[in-house]
Amino acid sequence: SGKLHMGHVRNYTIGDVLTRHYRMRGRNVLQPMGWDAFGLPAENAAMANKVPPAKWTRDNIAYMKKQLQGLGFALDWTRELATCNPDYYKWNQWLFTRLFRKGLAYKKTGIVNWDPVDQTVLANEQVIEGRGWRTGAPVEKREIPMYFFRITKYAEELLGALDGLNGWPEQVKLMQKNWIGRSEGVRIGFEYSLENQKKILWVFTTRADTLMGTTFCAVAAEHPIAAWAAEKNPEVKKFVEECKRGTVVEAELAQIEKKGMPTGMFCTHPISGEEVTVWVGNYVLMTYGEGAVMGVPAHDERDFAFALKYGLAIPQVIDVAGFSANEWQDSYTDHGKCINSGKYDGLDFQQSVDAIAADLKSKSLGEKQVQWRLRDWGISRQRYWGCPIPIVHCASCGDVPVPDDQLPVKLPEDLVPDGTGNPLAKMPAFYETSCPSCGKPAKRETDTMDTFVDSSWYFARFACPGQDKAMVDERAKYWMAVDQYIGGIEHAILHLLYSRFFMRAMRDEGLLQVSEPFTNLLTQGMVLAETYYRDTPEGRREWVHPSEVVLERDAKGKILSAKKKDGAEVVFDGIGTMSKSRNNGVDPQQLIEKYGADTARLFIIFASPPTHTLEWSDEGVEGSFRFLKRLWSFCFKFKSISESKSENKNSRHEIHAVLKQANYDLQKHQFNTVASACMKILNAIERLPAGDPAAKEGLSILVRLLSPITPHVCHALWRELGFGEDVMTAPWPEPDPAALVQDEVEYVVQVNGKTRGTLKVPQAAVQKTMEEMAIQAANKYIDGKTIRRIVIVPGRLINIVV
RNA sequence: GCGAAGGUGGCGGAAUUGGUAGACGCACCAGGUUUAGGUCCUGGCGCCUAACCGCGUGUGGGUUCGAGUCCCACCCUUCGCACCA
Repeated sequence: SGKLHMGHVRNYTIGDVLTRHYRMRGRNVLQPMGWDAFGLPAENAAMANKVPPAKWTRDNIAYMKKQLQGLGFALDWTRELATCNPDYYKWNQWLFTRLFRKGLAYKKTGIVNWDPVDQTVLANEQVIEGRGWRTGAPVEKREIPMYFFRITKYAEELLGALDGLNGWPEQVKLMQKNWIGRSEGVRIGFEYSLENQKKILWVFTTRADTLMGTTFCAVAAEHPIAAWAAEKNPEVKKFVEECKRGTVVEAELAQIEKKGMPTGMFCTHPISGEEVTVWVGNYVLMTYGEGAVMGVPAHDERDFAFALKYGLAIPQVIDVAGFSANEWQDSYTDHGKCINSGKYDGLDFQQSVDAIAADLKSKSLGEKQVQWRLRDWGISRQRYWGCPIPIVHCASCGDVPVPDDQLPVKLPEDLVPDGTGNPLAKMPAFYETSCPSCGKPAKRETDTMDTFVDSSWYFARFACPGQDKAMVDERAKYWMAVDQYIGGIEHAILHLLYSRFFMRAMRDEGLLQVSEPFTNLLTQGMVLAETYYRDTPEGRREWVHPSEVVLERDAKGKILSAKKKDGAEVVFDGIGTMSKSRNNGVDPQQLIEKYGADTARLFIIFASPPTHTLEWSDEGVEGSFRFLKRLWSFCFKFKSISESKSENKNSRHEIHAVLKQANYDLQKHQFNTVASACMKILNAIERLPAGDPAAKEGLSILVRLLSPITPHVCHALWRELGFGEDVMTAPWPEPDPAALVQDEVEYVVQVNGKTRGTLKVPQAAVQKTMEEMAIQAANKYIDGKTIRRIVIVPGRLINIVV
C-alpha cells in the first residue's frame, strides 16, 4: 500500500515478540515476510500518478522493507516473496489448471456491478450509494461468464474440522460455522403449468412444519418465472428491472424495503391442493437454495411484514398459548405443535417435518435436504493487476488450460490502466494466441484472479525458497502447518476459509500432508482512528486527517464541535479502521524517527492486549520512552556500585512473583502486562538498598524478559552488564520457587462481603486462630451482632457473615 | 437486517477459578533540582466527604456469604456479509 501503517507495526511486533520469546526457549522459529502485491490499490495509485502498477508496487516494497528492517524484526529475508512475481503466480496458474481438469474450477455466469459510462466492472467498494465512484453513473448488474472454485465440495469437511481447531479462538470458529451455514430442511415442489407444460416450482425451507400456513410463494428477480411474467406484463417487467438494478451487496439487500409484485402465475399447494399465488420479491436471493421461498406470514418475520404490506392472509398453524394470528404485532417463529394443519394437527416440530417430508416424497414433490449457505468462490476479475487466468478459448476445442511448459502466462508490466474496461482485453499482443490443443488461432482469457487466491497458500511457499520445479516441495513437510498465525479479525471468515480450502485442494493434489493451514490463530484487533469530513462548496466530500482537527468537548468528554485548524467546520464520522480512503491513517514513521524502534515497539505492545481493538492515540508514548531511558541510566549507574553480601529473601520475592505472572501472561499472549511486569521489576529494583544482590539478579531477569519487545536496548544492556554476548542466546528466565514462598500471608477481612481491613496471618495458622484474629480485627463492624457463618478462602480472604 | 465481539477513573488498560476493583502507564495537581522551559526526582490522584460512612465496572433486574466476572432483558460501539484485502 505504500508505507507501513499502525496495523502492520502492531501485527509484526506481536509476531516478533512471539518469535524471539520462543527462540530463547530453544525452538527453531521461522519468521518470514512477503508481499501481497496484486490488487486494486496499485491500480488506483497507478491511475492517480500515471505510473505502471508494477513500478509503483516494487518501489513500495523497497521502502516498506527498509521500514521493517529498521524496526528490527527478526525475519528471514532469504525467503522473501512477492505475489506479483511470475515465479510465484506461476504456481497459482499451475494449480488452477489441475483444479480445472478435476472440475474443482469451472465456468458459470456470475453477477457483477457494471458502470455503463466507463464500460467497466466495479468492485463493491467502488460503488457509492448505487453509483460508480468515478463517473457517478447509476450502477447496473450484469451477468458475465466467470470461473469459480468449487469450495462447496469441501463444505462438510470445512465445517466438521472446526471442532479440531483447538488453537483457534471460539469466536472465529463460530463465525465460520455460521458462514458455512449448514441447515437441515425440506425441498418442496409446488406444481404449476406454463404454456400447457407441467412444471414444478422448488423451494427450500427449514420450517416444513408450517407448510399448511403457506399463503404465497415468492421468487427472485432472476428466477425463470419472473422472466416469464416480465415478458407478459410491463408492470412486472418494470419491477424486475428495478430489482436487477439494485445492489449486489447482501448487507444492503437485507435492509432495503421488502417489495413484491404478483407474477400472475399460480401454483398448487402440494398437500392441500389449494391455489397459491406466485410473487416476485426483491428480498429473495437467487444465490441461496432454489431462488424461491414459500411464504408463511404467521411464522416467518419477513413473510409477516410482506403479508401485512400486501394484505395477504396470515393463518396461524403453530400453537401459541393465548394468541391468535389476527391479534399479533409480529410473527411467531418459535417451534410448537401444529394446529389448523389437518392430519398434522397435534404433532410437534420433528414429528410434523417427518410426516410432511414422507407425504411429499410419496408424491415426488419433495424430500429432506441439507442446504448450505456457503457458495462457490468466484475468482474472475476483469482487472489488470492480478494473476492471469491460464485458459485459452478455442472455437473448436472450447476452454483449454494452458499446458505446464507454457506457464507462467506472464502479465505485461508496463501498462497504466485508465479506469475503463479491462486493460488486457484491449491488448491484442496479450490475448492473440493459438490453441494449445489444435494449434488454430485462439483467444487468451483476459480476466485475472481474485487476489485472495495469492494469499491462500503463500505460507506454504515460504518453506520452499528457490524451488522453480514445483509449487511446494519436501521442505513444506517440516514446516507446515503454520504453528502460529497472526492476522486481523477482519480476516475471520474469507481469507481464513479460502486458505483452509486451498490446503485441502493442495492436499488432494498430493502436494501437502496437512489439511489445516494454521494450528494456532491469534486474531489481532483492528487499529482504529477518528474520522472527519467536510463537504466542499463544489459538492465533493473531503476527508480531514484527525491531526488537522481541533475539538471542543463538554465536561463529560463528548464532542461539541470539530473544526479544521483553518477554522472550517468538520463533521465527526465516528471511529473506524485506518484507511487511505478516509484519510485517518497514522504513519508510524514519525514515531520511529522521534523515539526509535524500541520505543515504538514497546508502546504498541503496552497500549493494549493484542486481541483488543485499539483506538489510536499516541498520548502515552512518552511513558514507554521514559521507561527505557530510566532502565538505561539505571544499568549504567548500577555498574559502578559494588555488591554487598547481605542476602534478603524479601527483596527477591516481589521480582520472582512478578516474573511468574509474566510467564503466565506470555502463554496467554497478553503482552501488555508483560511490559507492565518489566516496569514493576525496575520499580522494585530501584527500591532496594544499594548493594543488595537481588538487584543484579533482577536486572538479569528484566533484560531477558523485555528483550523480545525491545531487542536493541536489551542487546546492548545485556553486554554492558557483563551477562553475556547475545541476550537472544540466554536461557529464558524462570522464577525461583524458594523466592516465591512467604512466611506470612495477607488476608482480606470482610463483614457481610464488605472489605473492612487486612490481616497478616502466619503461613502455619489453623482455621480457629484465623477466625479469632479476623473477629478481633473487624470487631468494630460486627458491633455485637450474631455471627452466622465465617467463610475462609485459603490465601485470600475471610468473610464474617453477621 | 443477519452473524461475531466489546463496554471498568479524565485516557490506555489490570483484576487465572466468582474473593481487596482501578496493578502498570498517560494526563493532571503539589513539592524539589534548574537562570527559565524541558529533562530528571519525591508525593498525591475513582466519586462524595474535613474525616468516617456511603456510592461506584454501559442501563434495569436476578442468583450468591460475596458479582467487573454467572443468568435474563435492553442500550451503545466495532468487525464481517462473498469484487478492499
